[in-house]
Amino acid sequence: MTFHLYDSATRRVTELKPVVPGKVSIYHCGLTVQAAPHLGHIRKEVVFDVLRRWLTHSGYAVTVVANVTDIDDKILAKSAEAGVPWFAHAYRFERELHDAYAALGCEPPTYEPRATGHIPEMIELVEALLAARHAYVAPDGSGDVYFDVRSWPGYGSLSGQKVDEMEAAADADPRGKRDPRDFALWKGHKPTEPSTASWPSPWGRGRPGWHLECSAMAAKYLGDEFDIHGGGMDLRFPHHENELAQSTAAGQKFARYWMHNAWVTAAGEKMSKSLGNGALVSEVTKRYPPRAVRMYLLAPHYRSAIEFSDTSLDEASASLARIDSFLQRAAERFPQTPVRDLPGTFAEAMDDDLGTPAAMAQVYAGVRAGNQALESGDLGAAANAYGQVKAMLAVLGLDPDDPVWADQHGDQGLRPIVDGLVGALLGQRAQARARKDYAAADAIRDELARLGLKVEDTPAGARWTLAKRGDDGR
RNA sequence: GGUGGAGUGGCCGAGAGGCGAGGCAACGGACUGCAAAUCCGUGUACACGGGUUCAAAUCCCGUCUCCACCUCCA
Repeated sequence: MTFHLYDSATRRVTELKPVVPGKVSIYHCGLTVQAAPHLGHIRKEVVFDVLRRWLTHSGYAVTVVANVTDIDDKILAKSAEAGVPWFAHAYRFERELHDAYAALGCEPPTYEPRATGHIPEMIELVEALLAARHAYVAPDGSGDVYFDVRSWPGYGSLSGQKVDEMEAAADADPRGKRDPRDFALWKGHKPTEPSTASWPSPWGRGRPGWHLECSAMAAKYLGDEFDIHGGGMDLRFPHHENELAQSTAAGQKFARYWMHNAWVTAAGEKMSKSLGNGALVSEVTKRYPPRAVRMYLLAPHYRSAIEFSDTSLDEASASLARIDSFLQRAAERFPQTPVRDLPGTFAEAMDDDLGTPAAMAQVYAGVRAGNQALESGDLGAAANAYGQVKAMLAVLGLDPDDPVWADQHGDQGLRPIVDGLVGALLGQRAQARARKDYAAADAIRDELARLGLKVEDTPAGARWTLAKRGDDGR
């Protein structure tokens, strides 16, 4: 089976047929770096990280572009509020975004272009649209340039809407628009905005409109036609509709497939900056191990909304603990990880529109089989299960040995020291147990538990682990 | 007004005409000094009302509730 994906343009699960055989090009809209990323933002990164991992595993050479929108209305407004230059504001949150990627085990995109670094490309695109008569310079002297929605018959095709049935923004300022649904390609500079936030253009100083940025950058890095365009569900309209209109009206073929992930909700409502109900990645990862957060984001299908709650995070942590407990038992038995192929059922699940829930079920099946084999002493079967589980976790970015998690244990050097100290205590406990002084033995175990260490007795002796929730020593 | 999505067992969450995905929790059993971990076992769920069918959570009709987009939003 080959990879199939739900294309939100045709609303059907279709087979991926890349423009260039063997290669897959993906563009997904990055963030407007106006505030710290919350779980909703990072869900998209995690989803596309898994997509990239899966396609790479499937043998494709994958190129991923995710832009950074570092100039827009909100950035200007918020930076003015904070009393810092807009670019300082943008850089600050771009850095936070990168921290969030890293924290959740996402590999960085192949290219991560900033909007402000591609002004010439954007101007060229506007000129092409003006020449094709799909855009016009506002007659009000503002220096704005608008896309003429009515000049492009395909407008609305992506989101299945008709121009005449759309609700025209009632309270919006029509400015120099011919139709209220026309959108800005270029925004003329306003005297109230800092002069550094404008660039020279044939229509006077100004800055690019949001939609234009993505069209220009996608074409620059991926060409006139590429494979998958992704983003959050809420970007479908107007952002992606507008991108599609601009690029195709300028003569490009643009994206073959559109993939949109659903949002993270809080108390049933979409998490968003404007509602102020966002759980920041930086905060959640202080309270829960980042792998558990990633697990929580991958357990449901990417097109389903997921509810944020401590209960959900607790459950994800508990599920992960089950997997990790197997990995630890297996690692004690097999110092070298056996290399095994992925189970066919896992590959089928992933090929079916990135079916991570069914894929996870295969991980658990592997864990159960492995535990059974370890119980019964069937080392061949145990090695198989162990190798397969490791391979599956690698694709999902959940393998604890994945290099992406490596820099999250800055205290790794302390490990042998702690191990020695705890080992000494466990030695005392073993002696107490040997002379059946269980009160003394339990006192040692309780004391370690109080410090956040869990002690388990195995046939090979006692072993200790960090208690699962939150405190992983970071 | 237009467009799209959702309502599943105690909780989370898949599936999309016929064998009860999976996880968490709970209960019983095995193992353990006691635990923990692990294994084994235990559930007759699909918003409501009709209909189609040998068979419906899944298809059709109607109803209710919720969410999203049409303004910046992953």
